[in-house]
Amino acid sequence: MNIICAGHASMHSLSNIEAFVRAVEHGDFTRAARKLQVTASAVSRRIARLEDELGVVLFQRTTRTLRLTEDGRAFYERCQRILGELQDAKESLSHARHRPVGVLRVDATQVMGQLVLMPALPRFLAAHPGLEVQLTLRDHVVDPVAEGVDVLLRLGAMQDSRLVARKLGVTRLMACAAPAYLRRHGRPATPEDLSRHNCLGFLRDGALAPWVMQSRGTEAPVHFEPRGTFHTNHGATLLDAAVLGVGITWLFDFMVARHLESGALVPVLEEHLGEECAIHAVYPRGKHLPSRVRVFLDFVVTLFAR
Amino acid sequence: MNIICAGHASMHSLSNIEAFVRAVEHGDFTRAARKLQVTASAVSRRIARLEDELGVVLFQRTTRTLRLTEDGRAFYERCQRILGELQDAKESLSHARHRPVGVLRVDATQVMGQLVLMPALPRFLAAHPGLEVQLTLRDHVVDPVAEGVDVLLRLGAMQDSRLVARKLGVTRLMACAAPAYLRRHGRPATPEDLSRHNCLGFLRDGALAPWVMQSRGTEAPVHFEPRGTFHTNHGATLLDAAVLGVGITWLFDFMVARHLESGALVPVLEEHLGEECAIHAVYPRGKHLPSRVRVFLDFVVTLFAR
DNA sequence: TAAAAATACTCCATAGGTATTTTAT
DNA sequence: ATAAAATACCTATGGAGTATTTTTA
Repeated sequence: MNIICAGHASMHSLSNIEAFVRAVEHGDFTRAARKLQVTASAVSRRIARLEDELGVVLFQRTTRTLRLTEDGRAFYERCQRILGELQDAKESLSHARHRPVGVLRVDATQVMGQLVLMPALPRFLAAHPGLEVQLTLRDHVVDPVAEGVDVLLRLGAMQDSRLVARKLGVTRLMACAAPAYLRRHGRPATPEDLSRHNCLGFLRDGALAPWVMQSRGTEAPVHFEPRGTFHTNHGATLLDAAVLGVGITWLFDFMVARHLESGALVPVLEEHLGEECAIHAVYPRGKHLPSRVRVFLDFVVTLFAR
Repeated sequence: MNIICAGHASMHSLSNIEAFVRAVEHGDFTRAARKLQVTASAVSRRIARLEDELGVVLFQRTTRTLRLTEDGRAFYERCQRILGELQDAKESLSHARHRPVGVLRVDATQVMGQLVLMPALPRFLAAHPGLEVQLTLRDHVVDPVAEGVDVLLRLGAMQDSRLVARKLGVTRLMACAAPAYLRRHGRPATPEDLSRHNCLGFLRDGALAPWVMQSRGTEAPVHFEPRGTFHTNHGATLLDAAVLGVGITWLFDFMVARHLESGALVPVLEEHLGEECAIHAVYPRGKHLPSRVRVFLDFVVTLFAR
């Protein structure tokens, strides 16, 4: 029992339009048919079909002459453009079809590089045997055009008209600690309780970065200055310290995700997260995205999804 | 015995592209399928077909998630535009679909109106029972916008950005005479011979218009001042004089075409025609051509074809 | 009369549906 | 366990070819 195709008048065959355009260009159906590698009768019927699909006469025709009607003229001009654009769309893909080879230069923040990218990289390398990846991990601003870097992975926005910033996902800072630490010191219930805990801070430019904690409600964020026995400018090391039970840390969710899953860390003050922050892949704007960049973007987008 | 479809990679189904675009928009095949009034399996296969038509993977997909690849992103953006344009193209035609009704105002030169348009007009009127034609015949420049005229028929160029000039064909001036006249007076063999003939001139602004005769070769045109016993500013009357055997005339080919065919006139000095001159239909530029104008253009284009 | 478009008729490839399997959450 | 995509299988439709008719230049 077939569902009857409901009548939303979608145009189902480009071949009709193609036949029409060729017929206009050649001035007769027979030559258009030759061009299209079909018989003249096929062209005749394609155009007839198109005409009653559109409810309009496209050609004034006798068996010997073919003349566009005004409707035909109007439609032809649009169709010509449309077919051209389709052609372009296809061709731009065909450029991208060949396997990527050569050197791909990636620059990521240290935590993204070490904790997210590197663990998954073998899969990427295995999928693209022709590629060689040069990965640099730096936390400061980098100009990919000037340095010849293909892709940056960065947090937050980036304004540069020469660059494309593709958003890969969002992350937020969150407080967590090892279960062992919490067993020993108890679980803070409010941000204020943190002042009685060993809070491990991140050193940005030599200064302790405050924890800007947004409560789930609409209240203003709390600025908390972490006080504790260990601070570092190295994210992965801060994470290690947390896992070892040294204290409570304030880290990006993607850094702790696997430890939350394994139970090595547990969230603390889950109602007080940091502000949402976008993760971007940044690459030089260009007419054609190089294959190596294209496949890398497809890969990296999976790393931060969800 | 079927002709094997040669591999010119033409994209044969819009429905595939449609499915792809809907899938992108809804984020899953099932809802896209609902939108398109087909089953999910159809959408799945349309996209699969599209992918191997293009030789490219458009989605990274599992059974539960759908993610555009870079190729998919690029293709989607173009397809969206293209489908939109197709939609527009169809809609612009549907505006034009209804039967023309009301008053059509046409202004033509006297000879075109009397000798070409009027004889064919009954056919046009019969084909469009809802139309009423108001035909004015004037030879001077007319502003159709200011006067509310729908279409002008004029010879020669016309520069006005508010107007569209659609070329209907070309004409040239030619010398001809009635066979009876030539039997009595002989046949001129060169332009110079004309000075010994009764040459009927056209009075333009009270002055006799010269015959600018271009020989088929590359020689410069001959300017001949007609001398004779009858002159008029009225083309049809000049034609009548020629048919009655009064003398040799210099007239547009469309004026004499039927008389040449019937033998009432014969060409003279066929190697020395006037300059080619375009015949235009001129109408106000507008986003949508009114139906009455559209059908009139379709009609009038047949009058001057060939 | 010749050449081009339309059409009658037949056939097959394709696209779609249904039912089922696979797979990821 | 559930829901979504893929797939196997079947069917029907539509589009293509061939042959023929019609029409006009």
